[in-house]
Amino acid sequence: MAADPPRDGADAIQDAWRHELPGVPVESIGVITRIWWAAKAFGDERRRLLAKLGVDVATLDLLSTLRRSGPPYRMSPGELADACMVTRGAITQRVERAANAGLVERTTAGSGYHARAVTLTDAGNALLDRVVAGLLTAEDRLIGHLAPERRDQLADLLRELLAGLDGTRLTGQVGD
Amino acid sequence: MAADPPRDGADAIQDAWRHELPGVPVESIGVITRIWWAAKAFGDERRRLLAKLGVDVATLDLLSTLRRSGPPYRMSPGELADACMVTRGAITQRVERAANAGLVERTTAGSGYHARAVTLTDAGNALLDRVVAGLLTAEDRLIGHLAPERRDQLADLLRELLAGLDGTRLTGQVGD
DNA sequence: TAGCCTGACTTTAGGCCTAAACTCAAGGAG
DNA sequence: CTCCTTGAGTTTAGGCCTAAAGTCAGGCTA
Repeated sequence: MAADPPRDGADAIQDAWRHELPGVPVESIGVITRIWWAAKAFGDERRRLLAKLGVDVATLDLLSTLRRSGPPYRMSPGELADACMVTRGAITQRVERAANAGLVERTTAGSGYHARAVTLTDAGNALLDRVVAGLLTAEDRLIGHLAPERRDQLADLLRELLAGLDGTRLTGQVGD
Repeated sequence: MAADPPRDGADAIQDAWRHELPGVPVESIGVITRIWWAAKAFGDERRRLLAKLGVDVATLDLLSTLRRSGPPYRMSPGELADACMVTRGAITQRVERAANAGLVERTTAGSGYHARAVTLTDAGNALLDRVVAGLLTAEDRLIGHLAPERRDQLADLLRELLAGLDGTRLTGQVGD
């Protein structure tokens, strides 16, 4: 029905390796390289937009995660690490920066050396209100050229991809 | 026809923001967040695999790009920056590291302060031969749970997404 | 041919991350 | 009650990147 789509850089890379390494499966390039490129494009765009607004992507990720957890907007560093998918060490550093900026508070809940909870402050919440709507609007425009139906197809396929990936990743972590 | 797919974390995030920020378009989350997660999963996996083989992702990207350019495996720093989609400064650093490891050579072609060309050495080529096949095989396994037909659909949608993104990004860069 | 201009590369400062070592606190074994 | 193990958080070393400032070489103008 639809004509063949015009070839792009990923097709060229796939062909190049198919030629250089006969017998090696190169089909994953069509998916993985394109996902990588798209993630980079979205990430670069988000970084530029947020830089203008005076936030960085990592801090916004931290604040958003707290906000989405609902009142009282409080999580432990470990929960944050899982939700943000970065190491605990990275969370320590993110919290340090955000706390210096007054966007979160650490509570050492009890006997006190390690933080037990990180709480969003009013300033943190205000920053989210100021920034998130604009960000989502900009990103909506960024993928606006995809027809809604195509967007849904893409979202469904990505959901399926990620669902399968989880299992693979866990196996890899355990067994390797 | 198909049953509704099971909901995942991205669906939850989308609902949370739809509730917190009524009127703001949240549909992009279904695409962008999932792409981000997938890219992170693939990237982490690739980093772990390559670490075992004694290379880093950035160096492999540099060497692969040179290799794919075909004999004599030589490109200028500017061409490399475009192809690898990183800044020129990053290329300078990548080349520095790779040159120290004997994987590439800089040629200052003529009067000599700036490098004019970066050439893959035999050692660089050998490293690629040693590593790339294994990497592609591992990544093929990583997305192996997607039926070939679904994989093709996904690749096509991503190609369409990227084709549209290019234009948007350029506009943004120029006008802003 | 002297001087500038522009484009291309490099350097520097700073940000964020991972991995691994380190520090505690709490709970169980003896 | 003491030791030890374990889990959670922090620190440190090192890697890679961007953005912006710095450095050249060659071409253009007069």
